Amino acid sequence: MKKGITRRDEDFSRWYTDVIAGARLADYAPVKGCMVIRPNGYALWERMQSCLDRMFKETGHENAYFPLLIPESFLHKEAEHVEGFAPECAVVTHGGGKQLEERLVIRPTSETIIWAMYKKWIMSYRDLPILINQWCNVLRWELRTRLFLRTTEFLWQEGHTAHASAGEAEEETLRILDIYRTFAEDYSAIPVVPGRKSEREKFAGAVHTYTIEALMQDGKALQAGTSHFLGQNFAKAFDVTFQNRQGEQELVWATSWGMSTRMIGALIMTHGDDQGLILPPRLAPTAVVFIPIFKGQTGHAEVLQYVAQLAASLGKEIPHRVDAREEYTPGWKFNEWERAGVPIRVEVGPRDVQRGEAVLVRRDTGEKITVSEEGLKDRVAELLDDIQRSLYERAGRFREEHSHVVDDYEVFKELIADEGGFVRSFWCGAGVCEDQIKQETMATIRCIPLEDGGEEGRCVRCNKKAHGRVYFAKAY
RNA sequence: CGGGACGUAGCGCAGUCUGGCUAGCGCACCUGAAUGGGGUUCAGGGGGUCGGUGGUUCAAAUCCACUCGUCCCGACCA
Repeated sequence: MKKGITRRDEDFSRWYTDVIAGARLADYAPVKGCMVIRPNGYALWERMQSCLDRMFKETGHENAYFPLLIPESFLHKEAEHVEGFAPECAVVTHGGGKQLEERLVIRPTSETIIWAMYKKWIMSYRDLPILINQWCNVLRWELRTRLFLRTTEFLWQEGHTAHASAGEAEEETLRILDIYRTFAEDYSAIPVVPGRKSEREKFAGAVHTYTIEALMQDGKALQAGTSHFLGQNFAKAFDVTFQNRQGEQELVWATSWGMSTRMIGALIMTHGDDQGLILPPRLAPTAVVFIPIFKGQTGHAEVLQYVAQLAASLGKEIPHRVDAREEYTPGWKFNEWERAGVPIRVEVGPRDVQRGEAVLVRRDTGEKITVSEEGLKDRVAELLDDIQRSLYERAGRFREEHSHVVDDYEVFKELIADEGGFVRSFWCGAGVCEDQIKQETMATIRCIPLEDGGEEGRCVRCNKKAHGRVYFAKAY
């Protein structure tokens, strides 16, 4: 009966790519590691964009656009940054048929070019803060790629802010982290752990990095968004100073933060089931699809007209569409829209026309609900809320069931090796321990949670004194 | 970049070991008809430089060499 999508318990990786193909979100491009984001995938990205964009603007940020090409020398100005990014940069060596005098890097991220510009724009404390975001593509030459999760080129937003004090910049970093958390939990219905990255895992060039970490259905963690406190690193590298109220020159404080199309991967792996994609209603480009059902030619027009009437009654706030294609049978369409993750399907046949009803079907549970024409809009709105909430709760339960508090290293190793998930253990804070744990178990520190409970204990590996538990997991 | 697998129609594969008729199957696609509340059925049809190059041979999808590419598993990463 079911074809096309590999079951999750059979092969999770294949399931993931099958879901993407089945929902027509993306396809492989001719260049290795690159993908084409197809209309269904792009519509989803646009929903994410508009939602995040609104939140950025509500907190005072403005959009701008910086160029794709960066002089190679810029990248070399910040030591840690270049070390982190140089290996994965694509470099343009020729233009106009000639070798370039200075090679140009295709941006892997835009800190360097942005700070080169900020130097020109910042003179005094009156020029601060600068709160700029840009929506763009970036390129990172990854060895191992996967659709949405890690592609050579990807779309994202990157925010870059400049501040007069460390405190203000730090505050900004956390404000954005909270926007990411809100976006993940309230819109994407993905529960996340907000926290700080370890020294080893932080962004190259940051003083420290905050992250939101989600748990996927295969027990692996996914970093879903990061917000960096850059200190004065880039101000130093690009010599960006401002005159303060006292007339003294000071280095500017910086933040940067980003969320990418990887979030689509997170959505797929958090909510999807063996039938395919499941979209949270608040992000679904189409929240409701109407499928007219015909019985021969008689009553054809009546069904169509009734469906149009029902669809119109939903109004503009609920994105919906009518699939009146004649060439496909209802069952075929049910399946197609299911794979595409549309939260609610409305089946409308001659029987419903007669009774003044419609049949609603929830994507998340498959439950069928008969409603009257008058009650449709309210019921749909209510159902969408309910689906949104129940997806979040379901994901939350999964995370709880796959999170373990562990103090014994043998248990730690077994858990990571067998069922995966989050393992919450004490860690002494030493990079050596972190590295060894990674080598021995493949697990990394996903984050040091913002809410650590203040517990005192002993490092799960070296037994030295440790403060607060951290989250370990195998990760994407 | 290391280990493994694989390139035959849009997709998934058989055929390759043991060279030999017109290169085949499923899905998808096209035409027609009947269907239509969970992937509808029947009939007919189109589509291939067998990844590429070179070699062996009367004869190559099949054997040999080289080459390009993809996927999976590891080290690196949003």
